[in-house]
Amino acid sequence: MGPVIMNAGSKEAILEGLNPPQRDAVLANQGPVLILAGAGSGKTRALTRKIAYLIQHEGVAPWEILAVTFTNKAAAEMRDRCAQLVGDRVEFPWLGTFHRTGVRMLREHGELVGVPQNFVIYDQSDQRAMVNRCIKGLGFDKVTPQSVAEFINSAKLRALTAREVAVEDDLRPDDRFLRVYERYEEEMKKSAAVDFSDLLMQPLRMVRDNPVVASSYKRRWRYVLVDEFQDTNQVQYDLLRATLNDERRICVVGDDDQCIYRWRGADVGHILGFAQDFPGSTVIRLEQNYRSSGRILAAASALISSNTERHPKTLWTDRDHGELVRVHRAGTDLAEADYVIGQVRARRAHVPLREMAIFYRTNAQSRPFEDALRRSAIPYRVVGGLKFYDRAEVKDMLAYLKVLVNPSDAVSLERIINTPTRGIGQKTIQDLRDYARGHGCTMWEATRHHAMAGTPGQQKKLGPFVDIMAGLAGLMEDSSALTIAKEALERSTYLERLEAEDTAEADARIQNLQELLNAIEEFGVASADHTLSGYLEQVALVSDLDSADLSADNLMMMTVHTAKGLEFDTVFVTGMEYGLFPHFNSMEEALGEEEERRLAYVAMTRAKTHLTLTCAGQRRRFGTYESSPPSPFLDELPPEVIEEDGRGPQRSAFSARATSGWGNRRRGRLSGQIMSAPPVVRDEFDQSSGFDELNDWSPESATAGALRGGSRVFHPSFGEGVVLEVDGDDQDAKATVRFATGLQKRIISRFLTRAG
DNA sequence: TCTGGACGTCTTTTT
DNA sequence: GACGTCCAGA
Repeated sequence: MGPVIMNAGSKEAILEGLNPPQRDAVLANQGPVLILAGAGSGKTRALTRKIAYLIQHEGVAPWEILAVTFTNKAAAEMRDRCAQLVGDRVEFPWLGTFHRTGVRMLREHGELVGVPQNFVIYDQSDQRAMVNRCIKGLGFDKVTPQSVAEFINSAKLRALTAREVAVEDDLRPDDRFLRVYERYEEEMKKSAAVDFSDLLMQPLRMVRDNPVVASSYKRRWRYVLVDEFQDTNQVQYDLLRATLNDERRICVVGDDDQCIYRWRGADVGHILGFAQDFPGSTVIRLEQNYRSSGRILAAASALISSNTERHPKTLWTDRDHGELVRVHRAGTDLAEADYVIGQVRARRAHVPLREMAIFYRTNAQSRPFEDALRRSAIPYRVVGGLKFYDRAEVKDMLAYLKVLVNPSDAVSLERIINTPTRGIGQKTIQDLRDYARGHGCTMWEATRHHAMAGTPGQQKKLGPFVDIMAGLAGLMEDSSALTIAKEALERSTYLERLEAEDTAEADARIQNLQELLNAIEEFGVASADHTLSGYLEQVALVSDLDSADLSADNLMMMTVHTAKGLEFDTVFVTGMEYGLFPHFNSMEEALGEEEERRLAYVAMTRAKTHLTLTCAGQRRRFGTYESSPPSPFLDELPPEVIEEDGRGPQRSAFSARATSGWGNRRRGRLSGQIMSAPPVVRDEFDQSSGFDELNDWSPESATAGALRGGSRVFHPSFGEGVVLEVDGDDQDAKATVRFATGLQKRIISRFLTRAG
C-alpha cells in the first residue's frame, strides 16, 4: 500500500523551518535512532514532521506506525498535528499511550494469557478494593491493602506472577503478601478484570509466550516511535524489544534530565544505555531551546548540573536574557498564595490568564491558592487532584455500567449491591462471597442464586436488585450507552434518593451525574463508538489533563508531574521548601534527591518569559502549622540571574545551610535529618497582602498550641524530640519532651517548633 | 442493618 | 483538614 496522500508536501516543505539537527532527526529512518531532546527544543515538531516524512517519502502506511506517547493528551496533539501535515482523514490506529496500546493488544489476543475479551479495567481504587476483599477472605489482619497492592504492583513491574515472584524472591509459601497476591490473581480472573499493571505485563507475556503473535506485531509495525523514552519502565522496554523486527526501525525521543517517574518504575538507564543496547544506532541531539528566556534557561541549567546520572549536554538559546528569575520567601502558605495572586493580577494586563500557571509538588498545596483566587474572582482551573471520575457518585454509576458490561466484575457489584441502600448488609455480602468461592461461581451468579434460594430475608432484599439489573441488561442489545446510563440512574432509584436528600451536597452530586451523562453522550458523538464497553475503556484510561480545556482563559494550577510537556508564559513554582520540594519521602535513597532536582528542572523549564519561585516559612500541614527551611535547590541557582524580593526571612536566617551540614552539600546526599526554622518574628513576614487575616497568626499559636503527646518537635539547643505530655494551655503550656539524645525535659511550648 | 462519632492515617508524584 | 474505618447504640 502506498502513501495515502501524494500531494501534501515535498521533502523541502516537510523540512522547512527546521534546524539542522531537527532535519537529521526527520531524515534518519533506517535502523535505531536516539534523539536526545532537551526541554523546549522543538521535539514534538520534529516528531510530527518525521511521521509525515515516513508516510510521504518512505512508503510507510499510518497503520504500520506504532507511536507511543506518555499521556493521551500528547497522543491527541500528535494526531492532530500529523493530520494537518498528512491529511485530515488519515487515521493512526497505533498512536497512543503504552497503556492504551496494551489494551488493544489484549483485546486482540488476550485469551492467550487468560484475559477474556470483555475484560474491565480496574483503577487503583478498584484494585485496592479487590486486594482488601482478598485480605478479608483469607482472614488476615495486620497487612494493609496498600502495602499488598504495592507488593503486587512491584512484582508486575517485573512481569512476575505470584508463583514466579515466590521463586525469584525466594518467598516462603505462607508469606502473607504472596498468599494475597495468589488470591488476587484468582479473583481478578474470576471478575474478568485487569489492573493498570496488567495492561503492560500481560501483553508482554502474550508476545513472549506466543512467537506467532509476536511475529504478527513485528510484521505490522514497520516503524516504532517512542516519546518521553526516559520514563519507560522495564516492562515497556521489554515489550518494545519483543515486537521489534529485524529492520530495527525504532526511534526513541527523550531527555534524561526529565525522568520524573522513577517511583513508577521508569528507568533512566534505558535512555542512557540505548546506544549500547542497539548497536549501530544514530544519536541526534536537539540542544537549541526555543521556549525560555536566557536567564530562565541559565537558572534551570545550573540547577540540573548538580546531578551526576545524566548525559552531559548544553542547552542554548538565541533569545534575550529576559527578566531575572524571581525568588520570594513568604512567611506562611497563605502569604505565599497572596503574593502569587498579587503577581497574577499585576501581569494579567499583559498576559492572558491561560498563559499563567501555578505549580506545586503535591496536590494538597492547591487549597490556599484556590481560596485566594476565588476572593480575587480570577477564573482558574485545577488539573488533577480529586478527579471527576474518582467522585463517589460517578464511580457508583460507572459501577452499574461495568456490571452490565461484565457481570463477573465482583468489585463493582459489591459497590452497587447496597448503593443506594436496600438493606443488604455485610452479613449477606459475606454469604455471597462464601457461596461464590465454595461453588466456584461469580458474585453475580451467587447473588442470583440467593435471590431465589437464600433465606427469606435475602430473597426479599436481593430479588429487587437482581430484577433491576436484569431489566437493564435487557436494554443492552439495542439501546445507546446514554439511554442505558439514564435508565440505570432511574431504575436503581439512585437519582430519586439523592433528590430526596435535598442538601447542597446532594445537588452537587446530581450535577456531577448530569455531567457524566453529558460525557457519555459526547463520547457517542465523537468516537462513533456507541457501546458502553467502549466508553468504559476510555474512562479508565483518561487522565484529568486530557479533558482539561487549555484554551479557556483560566489560570492553570497543577502538580509539577502533570505540567510535564506543557509550557506557559508565566510560571510560579511554589512550596520550594526543604521537606516538600525536595519531598521528605524522596530522601531515603540517594537517587531520590536527583529525581527531585529533575522535577524542579522540569518545572522551571515550562516558563517562557516569567519565572517565580516561592517558599513559605510556615505551612499548614495535616491541620497544624509546621515550619521548614527553604529548599536547598534555591541555593543552587546562580545569584546573577535571580532577584529576591519581599521582606520575608532572609536566607541566612532561614536556610538549612545555617543549621547543619547542608552548606557544602553541592554533590552530597540528602540526609534524612529534619531541620526546623528558628522561631520567627511576625514583622519579618511579607505584608504585601491586603487581607489582614491572612497574616494574622503568630508562630506560638500556630505551633505550640497544637502540640500533643506524640508530636515531633525541634528545640534550638536540644534538637529533635517527641512530646510525651502537655499541660496548661496556649502560650504557657509546658511540654514534657524526650529528645533524641535521651534527655528528658519540661519545656515551655513556645520554644518548640514542630518537626516532620 | 443503619447511623453518627471517635479515631487513625494521610501526602509525593499518575497511566 | 479530610477521608476512611471501626465501633457502639438505635
